[in-house]
Amino acid sequence: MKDLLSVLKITVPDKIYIKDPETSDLGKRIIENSIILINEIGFESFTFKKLGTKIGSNESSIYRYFESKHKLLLYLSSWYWAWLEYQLVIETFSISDVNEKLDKAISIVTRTVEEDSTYSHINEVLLYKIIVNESSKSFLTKEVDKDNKEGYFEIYKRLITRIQEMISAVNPSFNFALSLASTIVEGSLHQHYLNEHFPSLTNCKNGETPTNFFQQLVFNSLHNGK
Amino acid sequence: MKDLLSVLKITVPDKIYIKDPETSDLGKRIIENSIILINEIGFESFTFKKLGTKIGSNESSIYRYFESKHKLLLYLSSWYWAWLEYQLVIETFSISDVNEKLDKAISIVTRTVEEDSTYSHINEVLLYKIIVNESSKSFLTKEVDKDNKEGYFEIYKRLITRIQEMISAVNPSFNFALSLASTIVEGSLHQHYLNEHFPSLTNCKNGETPTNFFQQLVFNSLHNGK
DNA sequence: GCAAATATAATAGTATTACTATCATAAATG
DNA sequence: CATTTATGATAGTAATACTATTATATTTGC
Repeated sequence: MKDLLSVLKITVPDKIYIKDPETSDLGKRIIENSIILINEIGFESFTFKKLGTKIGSNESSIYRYFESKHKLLLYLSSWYWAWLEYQLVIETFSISDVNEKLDKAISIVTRTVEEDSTYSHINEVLLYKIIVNESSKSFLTKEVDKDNKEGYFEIYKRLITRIQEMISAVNPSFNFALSLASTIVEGSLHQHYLNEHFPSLTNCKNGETPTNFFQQLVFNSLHNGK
Repeated sequence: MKDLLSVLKITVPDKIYIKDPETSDLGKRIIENSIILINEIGFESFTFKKLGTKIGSNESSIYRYFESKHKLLLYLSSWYWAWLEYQLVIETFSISDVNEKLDKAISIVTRTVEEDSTYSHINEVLLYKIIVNESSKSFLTKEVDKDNKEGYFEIYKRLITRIQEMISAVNPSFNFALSLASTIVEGSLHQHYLNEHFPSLTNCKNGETPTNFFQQLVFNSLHNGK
């Protein structure tokens, strides 16, 4: 799987950037170090000026890649969801049993990212932390409908749809497959967040994980009366 | 219930504000109109200067009530959760059957706020919209652990705990009561958000509500095998 | 190998933000 | 009616989130 990723390229909607950061050394340094810097100081305090200083480049050069830090966050989010979708597809592809397939899917989308692939300039462990802490800010804005029309959330939506299809395959008469899929994805990020900052609000600690929680929740729900 | 609310006062942690906005006319206008303005332009674009203009007062006067707009958001969030907790307690108090009690609790915390009480300067319908669209920003910050230590999320945590207790009363051996409680509360906000901005990611539309979804999810989960 | 195109860097400038500080005035209270 | 307290007006600051312009490298196409 990892080998495959080093050959394939994660693709994000190209309207998100002005110039594709994958096409240059500076672009890659922008992505690599923005992930590090956002983790360090948080998205609110993050600026292109600070990033420029960190990578020994100029603010104005970064603006040639992304028109705003919001677009950069959209880029990072899309990249993460594309990376996750890739894993979902590869790891569930050959599973024919629908229950087993969904079980695996839940484990993929709810697991903590703890290993950096080292095949690219992107540190997935740090990126995952940004997704947990900051990704809601990519859509909780007044411009969300405009951004959505521009297609900036396509990959995320496709991921949710894939999970919904797997849910419906297990129980075609379950009438909340989409809501359940979106709850698994956002809910697991939230449980990871709670584990870190509000441990009194989650059972996902001491060996219990969001994966256990959502697998139990989903299968009890789908294999039950109504 | 409404009558009771007009006598009781919703209390938020007093370290959130510099001066209690409930104690003056200006304070009430700050709260009333901040809710309106944040809805209009979003929390990112909202400033004390704009609010001052709107209420015919001065930026510097508003700073005498709240040290930052973040504190104001914490105030509004706490107020909402206190208001919701109040309803939860009142409306479930006299229900002795644990299943019925939990069922009612879920319906209270997941329902859309559609009616303004008109008993105060706070428009609950608009405030609810802020909670759906902006409340995550009250904790998704680098200062969350500090804010948490200061007690700014006490009411929210108490609400989750109350729901957790009701879940455990239905099924004491269920090992994810806290995670389920936090998933119901945040998850229902998210489903309301999706309904408005990403209808392709939720089944909560055309008569189906987050209430139906979570009631089904919870009871299937609690009345099942494991 | 050189001209032209392209990418990056440097600098400056702007309106706005998120405040703090100071002083003046109005309203409430004892 | 004197004094405290609340509010308003004005000014100032460092930083933000950009845009614009010009200069200098670097790459590429012929």
